[in-house]
Amino acid sequence: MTTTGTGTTVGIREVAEHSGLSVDALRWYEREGLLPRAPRGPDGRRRYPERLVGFVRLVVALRRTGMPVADVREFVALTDDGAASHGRRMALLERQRENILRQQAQLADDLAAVGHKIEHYRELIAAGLDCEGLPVPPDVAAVQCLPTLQTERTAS
Amino acid sequence: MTTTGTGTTVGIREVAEHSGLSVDALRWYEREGLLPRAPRGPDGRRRYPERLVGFVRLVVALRRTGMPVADVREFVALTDDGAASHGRRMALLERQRENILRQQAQLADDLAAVGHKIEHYRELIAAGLDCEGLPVPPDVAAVQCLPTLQTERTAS
DNA sequence: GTAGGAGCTTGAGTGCACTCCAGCGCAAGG
DNA sequence: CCTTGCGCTGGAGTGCACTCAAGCTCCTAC
Repeated sequence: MTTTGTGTTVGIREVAEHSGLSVDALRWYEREGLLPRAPRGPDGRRRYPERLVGFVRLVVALRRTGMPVADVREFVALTDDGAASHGRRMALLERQRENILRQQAQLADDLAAVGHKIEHYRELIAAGLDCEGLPVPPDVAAVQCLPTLQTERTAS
Repeated sequence: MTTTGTGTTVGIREVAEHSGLSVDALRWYEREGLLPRAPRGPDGRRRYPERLVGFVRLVVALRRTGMPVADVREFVALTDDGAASHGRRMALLERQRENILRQQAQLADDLAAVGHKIEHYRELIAAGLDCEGLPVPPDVAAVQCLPTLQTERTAS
């Protein structure tokens, strides 16, 4: 992090660490228009002002929630139009917000499905039954809870 | 759907429709060991018994929540060991459950980030300001809320 | 002054998870 | 008998989103 005349800026490495993107990915995002061109220092290196770092965070949130690269590109392109595109940018974000809500619902469903299955196994083990409802022989039951048996299947 | 001697079975198409996977994907899953081999009818076609359809649903939930193909394969391989692997299967599912919980937290964060940005735009528009806090000229403001301006940039 | 380290650009390569296709079989309908 | 439709297998192809590599420039520190 460096503070010079125009304000506080950070280098690409720091942005990478804070955003969860790799350095390569950050450069690739910029090339592909998923991020505006970062201003360069006198040595030609990217210096990210705070504004841009915040923007990176937003873009990461959008990508992580499944917005396709093309849509992010569109969103970024709109920032070139300044205030005139605020409405359209907001619309894009609102669409994505709907997506996220859908994902949340889906995730909750999937969590429930997995949870039920876990519960199912727990009951079977507790009751000493196999999947067909037949009793499990004691030697098998003894082995039932051992983790990671190293998938070594009767090595000679 | 067909009901014959051993119970109710469905064809691959129906399974695809109910699971959200494509027919091709279902076949690919089976080939790759993400699903147990489906029993075939007398004509050599896959007939999915109810048990298997339920299993497909579980696998879809696992994949959709980001479990890598390799882990699903492992999970499916464990089913070959019958009741003896119940504990290990449960452990895999529990690990995935933790993942899902993390994703839910992440998703909530991302939703908040997007939501805040939307709110930010809403405020700017309402106040008639641009991103720098300067007032927006009326001609720009008039255009601010038009959706999808067809990205036609001063076509001659 | 030179060795090391970070970053730059451009372009090629990679991994995952399917998707598509050719060439075939089978069964029903006309 | 022939077509239509669905499904089968094995293998090749695809799309997305990076990731990696080569060859370069800077700066810093010894």
